[in-house]
Amino acid sequence: MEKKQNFSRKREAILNALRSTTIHPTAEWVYQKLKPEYPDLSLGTVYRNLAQFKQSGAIISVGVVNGQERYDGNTHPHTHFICSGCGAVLDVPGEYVRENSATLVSETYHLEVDSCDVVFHGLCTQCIEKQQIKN
Amino acid sequence: MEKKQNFSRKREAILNALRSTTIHPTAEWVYQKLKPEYPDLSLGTVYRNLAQFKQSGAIISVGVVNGQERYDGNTHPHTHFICSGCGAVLDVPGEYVRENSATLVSETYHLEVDSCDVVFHGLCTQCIEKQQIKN
DNA sequence: CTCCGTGCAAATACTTTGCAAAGCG
DNA sequence: CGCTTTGCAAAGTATTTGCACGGAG
Repeated sequence: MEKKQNFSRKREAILNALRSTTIHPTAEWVYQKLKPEYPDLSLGTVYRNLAQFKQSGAIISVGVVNGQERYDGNTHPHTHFICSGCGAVLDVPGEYVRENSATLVSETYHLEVDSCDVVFHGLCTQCIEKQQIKN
Repeated sequence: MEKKQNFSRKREAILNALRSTTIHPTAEWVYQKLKPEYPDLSLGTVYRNLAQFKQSGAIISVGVVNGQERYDGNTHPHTHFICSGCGAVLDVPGEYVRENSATLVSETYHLEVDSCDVVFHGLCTQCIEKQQIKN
């Protein structure tokens, strides 16, 4: 039996905020973004709804970058790039994993593999420039 | 100019603890592990040294699992599996990324790609069994 | 004597939670 | 009216930091 969920303007706004950007925001970012339009929004609510969305699969988590969890409204499997300079998280189009990797790992090691994430680390374009100026 | 670093029994013990296990420990685990032999060890010291090792490249971070950072004394690039049931982090032998991915991404998107991590998510053998018992 | 390393405790930073009030159906 | 959602503030958890002391050369 599924838990009934009431309609909620704020919850919808949180989900929309996530789906309308590609910066893979933090909870704080969502909060700041919506605060003007919803002055009585509280950070706790943002966290609560993000956790709920994550569990229901409506959004995914990219992981923790510099101590803050980054969320992604794009649930289609895709690759990320994380800038070690500024902490930016970018989408990287393309397929980089060999085919059947999940199946192979699953069968070889007796694991249930649900997903496979590829993350590139390095410096984004802007941080490369900043570094060149410094030197 | 390199910073001089004094020898330190505790620092060495922390590094050894990391290198002598494949469980990809948390700071707390290292602390608990060494506490019996170094009764006056403090958690702050563990954190300080782990941060230092990480920066110097002596160890790497696997990322944050269930709110705690996981460290790895094996700095050779390799693939990980993270169990969503118990939070275990396992090494997965094998190469799963297509060749030249880093170069391709770097050149296509004007990024400096330093590394590429592959992480499988799912249930480990034990958690699969636990789940079957439950059902 | 001069640094580096450390214990300890306080401070941070992010996230979660309890509770009473407000909202939806 | 019953159950969900929220604001608010307090609590919780992991990590970082300031400071004074201890040790090695």
